[in-house]
Amino acid sequence: MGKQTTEMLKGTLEGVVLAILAGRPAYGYEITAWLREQGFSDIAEGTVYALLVRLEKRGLVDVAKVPSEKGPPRKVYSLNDQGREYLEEFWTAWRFLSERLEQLREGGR
Amino acid sequence: MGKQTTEMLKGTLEGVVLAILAGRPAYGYEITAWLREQGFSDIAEGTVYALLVRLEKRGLVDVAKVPSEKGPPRKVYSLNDQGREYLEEFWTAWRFLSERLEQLREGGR
DNA sequence: CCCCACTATTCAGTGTTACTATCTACCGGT
DNA sequence: ACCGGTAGATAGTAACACTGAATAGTGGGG
Repeated sequence: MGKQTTEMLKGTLEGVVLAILAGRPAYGYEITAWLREQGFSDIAEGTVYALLVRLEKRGLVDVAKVPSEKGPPRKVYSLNDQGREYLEEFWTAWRFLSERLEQLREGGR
Repeated sequence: MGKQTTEMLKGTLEGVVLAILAGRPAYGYEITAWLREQGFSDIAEGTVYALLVRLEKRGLVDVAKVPSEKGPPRKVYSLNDQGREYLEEFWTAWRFLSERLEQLREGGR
């Protein structure tokens, strides 16, 4: 996927996952699979799990252990109020950065 | 400026600086000042210098030492061909990420 | 029955990046 | 002589995504 994308994901992948969870609860494996479908081809297996653990530690998500028909139990994450608030801040920061970059792309030629 | 923006800058600040240099040659102090005007309020003094050194090491920019009337000589950086190529890749990666996030923002409600 | 494939999570170690804090250096004005 | 503004360098720290491997449960094929 390229080093550029990898570095860009720092800080944004977190927002991406929060945005997914804002739509519906999900578990790690599911999120990873979905990201890959969306074109984040090289998202490493372990990356999403580590991210989810961080989110949980910061109290932005709630967790429920759900037994699965295939394989070990799933840890289903859902966004709580604090997480929703944090997601709003993320969108604000994203909009800011996005606007500056858009300006630069236009002005640069 | 908030932790979110700080983390987002990892990977994008490099592109921002390259985009600036695509418009005109510039030196570190100038770039830092410009970024602050644009609202990147908390860009640390040393950050841009470290970034420019990295860009130089990777051969994406050319450097010219120019004496200044006030203070020590300036190191004026300009984008070379390799840098322009790298900037294009940056825009591609940015567009990709930007589209995914836009989708998520709309679909998320 | 055993191995394999698929599902699902965890973890130690690494590299990159931006921030903090501090230091050097040059000039002009008071 | 001192200080504020200009200009750059650097050592140490924290955060984050990746690598690679391990663990664990289920079901199907040989």
